[in-house]
Amino acid sequence: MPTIIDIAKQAGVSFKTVSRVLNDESNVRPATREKVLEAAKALNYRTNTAARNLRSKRPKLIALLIDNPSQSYTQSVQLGALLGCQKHGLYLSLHSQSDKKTLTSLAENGETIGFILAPPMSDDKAVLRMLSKLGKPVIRLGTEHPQAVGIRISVDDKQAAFDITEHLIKLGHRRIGFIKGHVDYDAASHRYLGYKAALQARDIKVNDALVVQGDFSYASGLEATESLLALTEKPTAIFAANDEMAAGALAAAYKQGLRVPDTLSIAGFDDSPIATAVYPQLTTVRQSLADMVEKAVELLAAPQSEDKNTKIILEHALISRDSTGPVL
Amino acid sequence: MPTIIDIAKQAGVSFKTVSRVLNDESNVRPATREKVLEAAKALNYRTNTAARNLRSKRPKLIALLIDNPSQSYTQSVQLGALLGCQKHGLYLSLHSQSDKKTLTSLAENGETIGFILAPPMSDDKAVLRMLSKLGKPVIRLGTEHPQAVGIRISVDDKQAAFDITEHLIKLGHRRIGFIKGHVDYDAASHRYLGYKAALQARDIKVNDALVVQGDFSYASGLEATESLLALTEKPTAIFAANDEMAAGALAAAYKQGLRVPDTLSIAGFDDSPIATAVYPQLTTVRQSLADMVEKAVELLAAPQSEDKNTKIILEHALISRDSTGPVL
DNA sequence: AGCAAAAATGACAACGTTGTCAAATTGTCT
DNA sequence: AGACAATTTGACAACGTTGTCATTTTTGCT
Repeated sequence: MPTIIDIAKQAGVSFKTVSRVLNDESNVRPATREKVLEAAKALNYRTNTAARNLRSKRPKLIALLIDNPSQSYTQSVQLGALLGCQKHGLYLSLHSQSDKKTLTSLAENGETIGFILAPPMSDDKAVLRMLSKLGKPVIRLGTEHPQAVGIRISVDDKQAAFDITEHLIKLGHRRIGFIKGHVDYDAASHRYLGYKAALQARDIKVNDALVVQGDFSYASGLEATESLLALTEKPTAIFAANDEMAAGALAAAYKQGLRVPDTLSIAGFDDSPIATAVYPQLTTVRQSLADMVEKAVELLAAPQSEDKNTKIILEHALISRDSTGPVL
Repeated sequence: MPTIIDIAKQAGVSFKTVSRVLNDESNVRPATREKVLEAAKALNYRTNTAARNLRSKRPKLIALLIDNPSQSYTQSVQLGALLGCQKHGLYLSLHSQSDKKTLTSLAENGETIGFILAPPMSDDKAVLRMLSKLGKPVIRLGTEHPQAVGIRISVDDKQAAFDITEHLIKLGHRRIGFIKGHVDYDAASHRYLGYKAALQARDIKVNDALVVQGDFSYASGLEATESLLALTEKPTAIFAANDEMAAGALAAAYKQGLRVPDTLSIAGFDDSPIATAVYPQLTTVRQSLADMVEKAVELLAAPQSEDKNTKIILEHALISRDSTGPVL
């Protein structure tokens, strides 16, 4: 394994200068920086995080705030956070409580770099108000709603919902039910907007009777679907704003003896573990919370530049599985 | 944060001796060891893993072999492994392929401490045979079946299945269906044994018609339940050998318009995320794969003693939720 | 008791990085 | 061109631990 000393030799500078370049410190001439980066690349240098952590007094702790540990996405968020921390040699502290005392002590503890908020905390006004006073960087996951503090990282929920609705339309569906997500989630309303936009783009009238309020839980998906299937003009497809509700929809369909996707197509959102645990496996949109949180850790790990309130949009992907099919 | 130097002062020895004690090296007099440990405890000493990793040439990599990334327990296994590695300052490498080339290069790479096998790889004869030749420690999760290599870590599957069956019997159930797990899993047969034992303990005849083969998937649980509900003498309760099959059973029950737990009780096994994502939430047995894998990492992190082929049994817990109730 | 061998302990370097501060170089102004 | 400030670079210590090897203490034996 090459060290900064090896790079220094190769680049013809002192190893301290190499350190400066690698840490993006100021006061390095562009030409020198260039030389060093080149040498580092040539030698395939990887920072020795043990040595760095030993010597540096920089804080090493990231606080992940996640308040709904029962939702299935939380595990992948934790996994992504941990993976990111391992990569950057940082430590993770997990919190489901977000009272003032906890947050303040976390912020005042010199070890803490910053906070990452998983939905729905990403839009929790009370939490955000507290954090804004604490002065540490905040990253909000899965929301696009601007607030006083925080960098937002999300997919384009509206576009993703548009894509999946369009997928259903292309399969020939015209009566497409929609199960809305929990009102507290900013993303939920964007998904609804995307659903509406896709219908309108194909000149299909948005029928309010086909839109039911859910709350992102399996139970609410089941109930919502029951009410949709009680209509005289039943939908031929249902798009649930997350996978758990889609799983609930699946159960409701079975309860009525409907075959999926033969008589009813069902689509979800998230590509959470439940999407593949269920039969038939769900057509859904992959939004990788794990990727978002890894990105968030990366941002906190790097010396923060001036992006105090920016927005980062990650890619999403339509995952077509077996729960959707053409209208018969 | 106290260092080994602080401990040394307090204990009146050199800091090198402290290092020796903390690393369980030989050639330390019991009296000295005692003094040092006492001082360490008094000062609440925690090893600085950065310093340790920097200096020591010990390998730091643990290979986790996990071949079924779609099953819902895999995420918690990964999470537990990562958490354990973070605690001990180790690195994790994840593998779903287990061909000879991969394993050999992993073992010959001086960085690798050892291997952890998640089920069903824990009993994969081909993999075990390869690993036995490579000489690195192996830990097998979720199995009790002795093989040529490997420390086993599991819960007492038979006892756990006994407990949950007994729970159903106490609720008044006499016709209890059982959905068997995948034949490749050693734990599956133990669970079946526990089910039978509980019935026999209460003098209930084991009725083979009530036992259906599944394969741990949602789909197999659904099908198995359909066949059970087609019997003239329907069961009043169904015990599925894992939560995913129990979720499938739930769907099958809904399909027939049965209310859970009013007309049919359903129990699972694992307490995986799906157990609480589903409605009603599943009565199940908590076997924490995450705990097992953490324990496994701990074993690999500590200087291996002579326990080349031992068995470690962790606690399980009956989690009573809403999917089981008294016979009406 | 005296001696050699074995066991226990200690002194000190080393790991690869960042922090501190001094030295060298460059830029700016008269 | 010279003086002075600002910028860039470098020398070296330090972080907390383990590795190596020398030194001291204990043990076992005659």
